[in-house]
Amino acid sequence: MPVVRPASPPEPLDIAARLREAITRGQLMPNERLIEAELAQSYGVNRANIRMALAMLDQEGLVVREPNRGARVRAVSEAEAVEIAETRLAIEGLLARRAAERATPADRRTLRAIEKDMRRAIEQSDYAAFSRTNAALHGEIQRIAGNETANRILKTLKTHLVRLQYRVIMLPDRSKSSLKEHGAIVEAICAGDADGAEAAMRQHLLNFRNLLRRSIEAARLGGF
Amino acid sequence: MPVVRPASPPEPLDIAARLREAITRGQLMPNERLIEAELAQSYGVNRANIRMALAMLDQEGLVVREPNRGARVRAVSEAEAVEIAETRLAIEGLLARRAAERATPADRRTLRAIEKDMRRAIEQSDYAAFSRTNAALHGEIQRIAGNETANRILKTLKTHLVRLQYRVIMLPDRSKSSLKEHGAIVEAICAGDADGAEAAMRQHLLNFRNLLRRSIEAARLGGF
DNA sequence: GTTATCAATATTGTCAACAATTCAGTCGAC
DNA sequence: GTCGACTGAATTGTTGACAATATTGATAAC
Repeated sequence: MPVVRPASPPEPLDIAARLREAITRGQLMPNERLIEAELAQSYGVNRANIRMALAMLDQEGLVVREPNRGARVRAVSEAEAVEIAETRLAIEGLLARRAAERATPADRRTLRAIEKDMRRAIEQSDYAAFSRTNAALHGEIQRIAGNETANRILKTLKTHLVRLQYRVIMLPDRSKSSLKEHGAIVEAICAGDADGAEAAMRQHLLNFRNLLRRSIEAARLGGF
Repeated sequence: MPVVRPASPPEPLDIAARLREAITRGQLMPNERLIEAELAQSYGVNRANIRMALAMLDQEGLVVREPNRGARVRAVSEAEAVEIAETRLAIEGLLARRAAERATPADRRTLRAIEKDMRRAIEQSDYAAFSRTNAALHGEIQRIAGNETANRILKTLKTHLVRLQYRVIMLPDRSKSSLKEHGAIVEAICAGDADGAEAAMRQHLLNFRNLLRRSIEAARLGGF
């Protein structure tokens, strides 16, 4: 018998994760009904599995379930999006602080390297690379901070934001000021300046929140 | 047909909530196995319900489930308890800030009234009342801040902490310094001082975290 | 035309039986 | 005695059938 399990079966693969991805990707739209039998068939699993997955996503806040009336993709209101962005700000501020306190020399080198990649991506107007390096930088800070609890929460918050984020990223010149903000964060963390790191991260995410708010305004006025 | 539903049936009553309470109350101990059939019987529901509830609590982080090996009550390590306390600090800091920005005159009166009750409880050494007013104060700040997202997260964080909290509360003279800290928070919020409110809340919860850490140390040295 | 009533359908909730897996202990070989 | 294979029990995972509830559409009454 093999010591290593036979390459985790592709079938069940955690249905909740697959549904989560479908929702964040927009394949399942807000308020769309999630019919157990349908999902069971299209994912090739039993209804009981779908049921459990929906219960988990409900707990996570991605879907809402009403007794005897089934589940829908939860629509995040505009006000709620701002709430989420603010909560994220608070948590990532903490993580930046901790990262500044804990970063090793190797960690600092990594951060600087990512920042460099980010600068190159922007110079070349490579938005995909920018997005990637952006995620890498925040991820590295999370890793350095080493607060698993906060990381888990942050992950679900980001999941909720993804559906709206594209608006902000696409704003002109956002990436350039974003680079400056990221630079300040990296600088403070590498200098071991906890207060500065938290402040810089807050400023960065505060800008994000304000842009989000404004783009929501714009969309509303634009008759979206 | 009645417009109001016929007084929600006491039977299902959301099994997840009942399990959650049993865990926080310590009726279900850390690492204890949660056997579906047993739970189904003792709660008088079907195994499918238990299964869904366990999936939700898993998502919430209160239990861990391993494939084919069932679920157990998740044991929070000491390091993790400190992590949780820090994350809580970050979020409640945000809430205090928001509360300072949003509090109406009526809100301020309410906060001051709760603080007064708290002072009386301490003067009379009524620990139960102190605990109650303590929860009321934090709850009122949450309500005023009006960030549902953060509130939800905070609630689950507190759920995790409850199992350890008693150690800190029982420390001598903790309630007196706690009263001072709460006073500073209320003062800042009522003055509309956002920075001050956040700082005061942080200081309060930082003290809590440090006491938690110390009591954990003590327990370990004491051969617990 | 609008509303109320009812049947038909779609969907969720419940349940029990069965299959698959893990776990505990026994037995035998060495 | 120790290790390993084996058997039986305990437990989780899966499945299908059925009951309960909600939704839809049609029909009738006004």
